[in-house]
Amino acid sequence: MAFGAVRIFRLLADGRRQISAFHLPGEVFGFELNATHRFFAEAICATGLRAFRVTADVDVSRDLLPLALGGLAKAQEHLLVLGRQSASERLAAFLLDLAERQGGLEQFDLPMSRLDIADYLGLTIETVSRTLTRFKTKGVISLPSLRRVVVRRWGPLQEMAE
Amino acid sequence: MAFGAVRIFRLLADGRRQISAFHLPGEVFGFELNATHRFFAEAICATGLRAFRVTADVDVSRDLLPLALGGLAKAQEHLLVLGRQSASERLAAFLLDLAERQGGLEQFDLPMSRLDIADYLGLTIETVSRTLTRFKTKGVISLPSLRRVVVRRWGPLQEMAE
DNA sequence: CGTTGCTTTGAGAGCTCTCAAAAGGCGTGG
DNA sequence: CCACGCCTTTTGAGAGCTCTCAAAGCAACG
Repeated sequence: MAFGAVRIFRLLADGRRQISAFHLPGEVFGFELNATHRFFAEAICATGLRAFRVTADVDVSRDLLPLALGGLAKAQEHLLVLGRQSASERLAAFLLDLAERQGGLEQFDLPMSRLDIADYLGLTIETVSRTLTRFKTKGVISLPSLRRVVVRRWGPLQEMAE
Repeated sequence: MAFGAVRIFRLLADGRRQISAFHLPGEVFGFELNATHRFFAEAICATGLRAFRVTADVDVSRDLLPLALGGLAKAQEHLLVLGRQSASERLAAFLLDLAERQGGLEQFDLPMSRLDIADYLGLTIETVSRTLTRFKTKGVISLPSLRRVVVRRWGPLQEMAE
């Protein structure tokens, strides 16, 4: 991806949504897509993509398999988060992940809405909002704008994420 | 796998466990294993395995990639369960999955303990037990023994699983 | 400056968890 | 064959965390 952000998600019949992954600029993806089961990919905001075709130029074992295995590892990591961590732990892990993927700086973008975050972390939008407010109150982060995060203290964040 | 059952799981520092997959007889697996992050595979009971080596005989794009992608699809399916479904929905989906993988008969084995089920579904052992009891009380299933399930009424089970 | 949609905050309910004890299964040994 | 002990499972009671419903606050936009 060149710029923007993409979400990969599934829906239940009643509309409940689970986002299984976000993809940021510089990342290659597409394996998550499975035609058979209400899987979707959507751009979150203005986004530029490059598509690749599987041709003789693509070495499956060298290029595609590592990508698929990486996606599998991330999905399993996320299973641990959804199955066994509290709201604070989920948010902390999420912020650390985003920070790392954007270069590890103390300030970074939050390209997705609160609802997207909630649907990624298996929470409600209200719980996401309340938890971010608690982080802010504790001085762990600050939010210069709705879509921008500054990490004030990495230690507590890393401890919470386990 | 020839017989038995295997669980794939991850641990948090404080001992919380998340099982990401069970593997039953007849299934090929191994891609879940990732050396870098406290990943484990364990036999649940007496189990027979066959190991394959990646040699010239194995066509990566024909054999390995579909397997990895299948694992990814299952993991993402499971993310939806852990992120967005209630205890009853999780148990119902779990029982239906087990039934299907054992031939779709109305009677099938439960090769894993209640604790394993809980750690797979992101619940506690007590909640798993209570939910199974409720299914039994409603006449949806019966449990001739601890490790054996009979589905009495498929309809309610499928509705609960969505 | 009003409208519209997203986010935050508040109050209370509900589902699952925690802690605890009873019940049930299963193998060992008498 | 029965008694005992250990481990798993079930059941009970209460607490806690997250959810639901509701309203207020904010920001972007015409």
